[in-house]
Amino acid sequence: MPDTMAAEQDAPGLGPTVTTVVALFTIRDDALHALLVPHGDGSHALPGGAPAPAEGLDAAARRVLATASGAQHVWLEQLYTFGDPQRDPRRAEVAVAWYALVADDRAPHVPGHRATAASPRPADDVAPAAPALSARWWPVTALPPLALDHRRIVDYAIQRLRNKLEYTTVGFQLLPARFTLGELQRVYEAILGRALDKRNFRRRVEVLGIVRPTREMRRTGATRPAQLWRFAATEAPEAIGGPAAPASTSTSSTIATVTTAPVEPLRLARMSPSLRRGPSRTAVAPPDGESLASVTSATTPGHDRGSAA
Amino acid sequence: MPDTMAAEQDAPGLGPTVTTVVALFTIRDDALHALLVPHGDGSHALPGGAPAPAEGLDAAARRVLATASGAQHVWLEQLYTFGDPQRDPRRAEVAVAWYALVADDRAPHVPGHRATAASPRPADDVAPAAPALSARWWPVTALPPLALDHRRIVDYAIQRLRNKLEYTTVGFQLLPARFTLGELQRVYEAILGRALDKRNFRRRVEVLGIVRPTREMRRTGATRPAQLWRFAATEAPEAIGGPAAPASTSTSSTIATVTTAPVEPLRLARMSPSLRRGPSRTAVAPPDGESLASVTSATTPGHDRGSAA
DNA sequence: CCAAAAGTGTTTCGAGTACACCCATGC
DNA sequence: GCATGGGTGTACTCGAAACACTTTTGG
Repeated sequence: MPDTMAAEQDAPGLGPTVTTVVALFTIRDDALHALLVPHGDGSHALPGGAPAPAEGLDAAARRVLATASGAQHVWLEQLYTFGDPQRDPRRAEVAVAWYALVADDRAPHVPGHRATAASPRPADDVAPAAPALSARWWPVTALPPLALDHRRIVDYAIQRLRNKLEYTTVGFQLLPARFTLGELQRVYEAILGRALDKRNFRRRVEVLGIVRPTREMRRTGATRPAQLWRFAATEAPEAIGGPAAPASTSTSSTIATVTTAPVEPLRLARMSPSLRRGPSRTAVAPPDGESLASVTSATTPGHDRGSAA
Repeated sequence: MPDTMAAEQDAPGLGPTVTTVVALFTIRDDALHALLVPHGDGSHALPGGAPAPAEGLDAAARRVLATASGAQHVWLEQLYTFGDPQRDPRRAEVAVAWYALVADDRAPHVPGHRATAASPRPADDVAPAAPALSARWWPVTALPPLALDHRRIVDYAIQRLRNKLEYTTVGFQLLPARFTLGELQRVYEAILGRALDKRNFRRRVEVLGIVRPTREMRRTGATRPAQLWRFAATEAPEAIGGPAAPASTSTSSTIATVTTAPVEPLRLARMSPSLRRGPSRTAVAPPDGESLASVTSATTPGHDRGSAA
């Protein structure tokens, strides 16, 4: 048994099955929502499916998403692989979990908000082929019971998203091409779950140059019209500087990929009114909930930044 | 095909195989080393193997490590799951990659340093059962050709380790229970690949209280004896405060787990002599090499911090 | 006495954060 | 005219970073 143990032993058939599960998020009504599909009994589940033969894991994730939501341009990142033998009572299954972000306006097939059965609304918002059937947005603050370990996956995805938001520009993936600074700030607030100082937020965003003003204005209701901005990096999809990713991308680029260029990350450590106000010195309790990552030999997911040198 | 698409479709047999691959690191001679096993032709590979039936992925990783290196107390974290259909020419295989850290003195079965065939040294350093055969430490700055996509995995692991080092206390996993501040600093320098300011480093470490002095001193050669310290969190393996991890840990805790308590993370953003000295204002080029994480729809690994709420 | 690592404080600079008022619009 | 969100500047605090010399030991 303990023998030539080279890279990957030749264990013939009968290993665990591989699945792909995706937690897709969007912002609706200034709140973070996740996409769920009904699942057998009363419960719900994340969209998922087994990768087709010769299909990359990421391609599988994209396909699953496109089928369930119609979403085309999604930002997608691998989250964690769950392989606890008990996670599925029926079969041994390894779930490669991903999380994804879409601007609300880019997920065509998904019907209205939280309304459960009250709004039949058969009107197709958009046209692209094969609309999904039952996928729906659920506010992450009021999720229904989820199948298997999906609750855990969603929670972990949210936490990751929250962290990533602070040193990355992923946040922009949740917005349409043009947006107001108010909208941008509300995205951040919705995900981080705390209020941010308007002036500090705007200053930072502008100073970092990750956002460019357009000539357009948006006027909504009874308030002063707002300047429209766009994400600075969403312009030159080619000729990106910076450290290119190594060969890896799946062959079949089934779906166009939202590209973002190297920009300053945002890094809004904490920027809220009077949070954290401990004793003068060390050992102040952790500002938020998590943040500490009390490392207990990370069998529990616990990742960090990356970019692949 | 696009149908009830609930969580995990019932696709019967014949999916990709699942393997576990582990990049184990240690510090030797003030340099980062990775553990490799010979692989068929001239090349080498990361230790790996298929998870046994009903064995969790983490348990599999631990078993693989124990077999290859004899290491018992390893810090282990999942890295990324590689599922590119072409990554293995022979079969479709999904590799769940982990990375791990050991103090040099805790990996018994591994013989001397880089010396390839020059040092037979049959002396068993320690005793525990079933010594591995051919695993060896290789300095990461001079790795031999690696099989499959293992080079990529190692590179990504190093990058992750580097990032994690800056907001976490993983670094201590690479040291024995007692160490001098000089040793600690050299671990950081070896991984980050840059010099750190001695006074700043020491002050931070002490102020954060993540390290406690012992009464012992270490005297080595012709220099002033150094105070020995220990990692503050390695004391109370029970009764850990902080946000506990959710149910997840594999059933069979085959091997004891190095526990670390919630301490301040370290966070030594950058602390080297005259690096980064751009024009007065914004848009200074990124300090290091990577850091930017130019997000190209992260099909490429690109994770972030976490801890599972 | 020389080489080698251990040990020790102060100053500077900038990012992070707190904080309050006027402006443009629709009703 | 009033309610609603858009828009703007300054001062304080604290952590990050730069920087050089003395001490203890073995040979």
